[in-house]
Amino acid sequence: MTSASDSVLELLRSRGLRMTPQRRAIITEIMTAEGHISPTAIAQRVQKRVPGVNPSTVYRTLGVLEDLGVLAHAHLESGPEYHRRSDSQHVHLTCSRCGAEDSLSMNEAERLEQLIVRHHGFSPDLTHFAISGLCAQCQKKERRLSS
Amino acid sequence: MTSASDSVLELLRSRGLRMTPQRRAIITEIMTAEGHISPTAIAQRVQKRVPGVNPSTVYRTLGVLEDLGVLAHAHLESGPEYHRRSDSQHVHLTCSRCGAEDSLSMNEAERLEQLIVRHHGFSPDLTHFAISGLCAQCQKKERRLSS
DNA sequence: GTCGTTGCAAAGCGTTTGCAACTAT
DNA sequence: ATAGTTGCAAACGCTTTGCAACGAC
Repeated sequence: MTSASDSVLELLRSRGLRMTPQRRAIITEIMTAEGHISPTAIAQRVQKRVPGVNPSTVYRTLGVLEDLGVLAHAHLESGPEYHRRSDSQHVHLTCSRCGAEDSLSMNEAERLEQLIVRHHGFSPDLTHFAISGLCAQCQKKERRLSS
Repeated sequence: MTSASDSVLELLRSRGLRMTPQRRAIITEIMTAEGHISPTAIAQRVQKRVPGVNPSTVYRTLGVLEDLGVLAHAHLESGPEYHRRSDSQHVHLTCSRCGAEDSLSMNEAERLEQLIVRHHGFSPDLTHFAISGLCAQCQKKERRLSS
C-alpha cells in the first residue's frame, strides 16, 4: 500500500507531475478500496480523511491516474467505477433483477474472449463493461412468475 | 411500421393508456430507426416532425414503452441507447481506440451465454452492455506502436 | 521562481419531477 | 367527466471548465 503509493509517486515525477496531499489521500483511498469504487464515493471518503478536498480535484486526479495506466474504469449499471489496473482481472456479472454482483475469473473470461477474437478478429476486453443478466435465484423466481 | 404502431396502440389501450400525437411521433421514429438510438437523438428527430414535443415527454414515453416490453435499452460507451425489443438480437462490439462498431450474431452470442450459464448459473444478457475492445485494424496499430 | 495543482463557482449535460393545463377516451 | 398525458420550469446528479491563488519542486 505504501509501496504502491511510492511507485505512483515515481511515475508522477517521471512525467513532471507532482505529489500533493490531496493526491496522496485519493491514491491511498483507491489502493485500499476493495474492488471498484465510484468517483462520488471516492470524493466522500477522501473528504473524511482530508476535509476540503474538492470533487473536481478527485475527477482530475482520476483522469491523471488513468492516463498513467495506474487506474482503469468500468461501466456498471450504476455508472462508472474505478479500480487499480493491476486487478482489473475480473468480469462483472450484475443481476438485473436483484442487483446481485458476481464475477467471472480471468480464466473463464479469456476463454470467452478467445472465442470472439477467433470468429471476429475483434479483441474484447470483457472487464470494461459489466455483463447484465439473471442470477441463479432470480431465474427460478422468473420461471415461477411466468408459469 | 403502421402495423407496429397499431399493435403498440392496442397494448396501450389494454392497460388503460392513451395514444397521443406525441407518442405516435416517438413510436414512428423508433420503429423506423436503424438499430439503436439515444433519447436525445429521438427528441431531436421528433422535434423536426412535430415541433413542440418536450424532451421530458420523450423520456416518459420511452419509460412506458420499455415497461410494456416494446423497447429495451443498452449501454454503449456513449451512453444509453434504445431499440425495438424485437430486434435486440445482437451484441455490440465497440472499438475503444477508433470507435468502430461491429456486432455479434445471436448464434455466436448464445454460445458465449451458454458457457457462462454452465459454469456460473448466471444467465447473461449480452445485449444489455456493449463489449469494448480493439477491432482488427487497431490491434495491428497497437502492435506497431508497442514494438 | 516555475509551473503544475487546487478550490471555487459556474456551467454543462442528460435526466427527472411537480404541477397546472390539456385531451384521449 | 375521468383519468392519463403534456409542457414548462425547476431541480437533479454527475462531471467539466476557467481562473486566480497556492504550493511542490
